[in-house]
Amino acid sequence: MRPLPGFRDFYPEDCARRGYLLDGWRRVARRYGFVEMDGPVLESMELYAKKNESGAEILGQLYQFTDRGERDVAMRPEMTPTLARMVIAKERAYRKPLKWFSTANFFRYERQQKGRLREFIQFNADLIGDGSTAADAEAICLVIDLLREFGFTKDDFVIRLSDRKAWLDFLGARAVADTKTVLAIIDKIEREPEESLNAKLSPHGLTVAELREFIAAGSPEYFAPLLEQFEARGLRDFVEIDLSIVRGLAYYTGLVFEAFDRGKSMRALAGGGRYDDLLADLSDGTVNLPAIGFGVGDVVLGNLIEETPHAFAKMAAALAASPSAEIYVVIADDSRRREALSLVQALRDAGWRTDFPLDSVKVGKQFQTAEQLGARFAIVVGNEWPIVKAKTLATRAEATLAQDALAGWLAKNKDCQQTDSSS
RNA sequence: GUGGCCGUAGCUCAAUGGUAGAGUCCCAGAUUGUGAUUCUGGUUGUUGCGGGUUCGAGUCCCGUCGGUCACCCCA
Repeated sequence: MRPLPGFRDFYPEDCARRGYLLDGWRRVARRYGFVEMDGPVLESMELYAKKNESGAEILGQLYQFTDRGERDVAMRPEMTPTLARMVIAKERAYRKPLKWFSTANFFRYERQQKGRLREFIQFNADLIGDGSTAADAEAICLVIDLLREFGFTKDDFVIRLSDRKAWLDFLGARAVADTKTVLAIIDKIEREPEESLNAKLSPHGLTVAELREFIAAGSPEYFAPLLEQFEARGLRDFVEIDLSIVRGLAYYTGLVFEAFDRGKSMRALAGGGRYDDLLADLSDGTVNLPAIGFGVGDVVLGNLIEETPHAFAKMAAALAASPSAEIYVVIADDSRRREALSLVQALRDAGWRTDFPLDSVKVGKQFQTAEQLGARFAIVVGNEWPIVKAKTLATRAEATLAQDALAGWLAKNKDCQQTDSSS
């Protein structure tokens, strides 16, 4: 009995890691003034079919079926269509710009490999109703801080910036008609051999050399105002201009960007861009709002954390700081179990994560359990009741005190530096 | 959807075509109120599944399922 291919079980330790990512994402997004939203996991097929041009590739990856009411439905493969539907329906109820984020699971029927599964979690953020460079910078800086939150530095990742407008102007000056096809070719410029690229480009009157030259030049005039915003925030070192990025989705209209690990050993950590026409297209012109958005996937980010020692250490420390029990009540004399239970309840009422043996167990075993649970304190309840012993497990320091003095003792000791018991 | 590599205990892995093992983990115990180390004992396998070759298959062949990597595409 295994989960389906590309799907994951989340055992407690996996849930803890997932929680670490989700908590970090939420914390940073709220720091930027974004508010959380969500939509249904199951949507009408119509929603994806409507994006006929832009979503054509993704149609082949849908988990699609007919429900018991004969409706043609699909599991969501991304958030943008749902977001667009929701914005179009209630746009007037919200002050602009909308700064919305979500952490949701998505489904794509495709063959799995490193960094790609059939069910994955993605953080999404969209800034809707503001077409300015300031909005672009806000979105990209959010990406940077989302990654910095997990301990990554400018030496670990980089955001590559590009702009489809720069390309469209370039192609326009050369009277290229089929810009969509050419952008798709540019997207592959680093992956395909030069020969086959030239063969594809020649019908459009272009050569790889020309394109490479344009990429190398970098069109600084398109990016100067944006880069100024990064300078002002002290985040300039996190971004690079790279016109070879155009991204696959057809609905992007201007700025596009992707985040990569510096080793460039993995697929993109995050990606997004400006889609100023999508809402108008989907609403037949009734809602016309510029927008910029991006997604960060949990799988690639998780891989990079695993492979980056300082990020991994940061996660391990965060997880260790949240043990399943902070206090373990050791019942040394089972005839005092009743008193121990009252103490356990009092500790729990006070907010402490508290655990204790459900059965009569040897004291040594109880201490071992306490340590394995990651508890900071053990409280020994025995025949001296109402006198108890309070012990800090990491230092093995023990105090003997009346049980009603325990709250004070815990308050005093909880802020003490915790020594690393693993060494 | 196409192709390469891989599939043995919960985990990491052994086993010239000849009786399936080790470590680890987990459980119990080692003078009945203190954690480590150590020691003892114990559980777990239709060798992914199904065929074939052979006196005999974990091992060789075919198929299938699963994993992994690449293509494609993207998070």
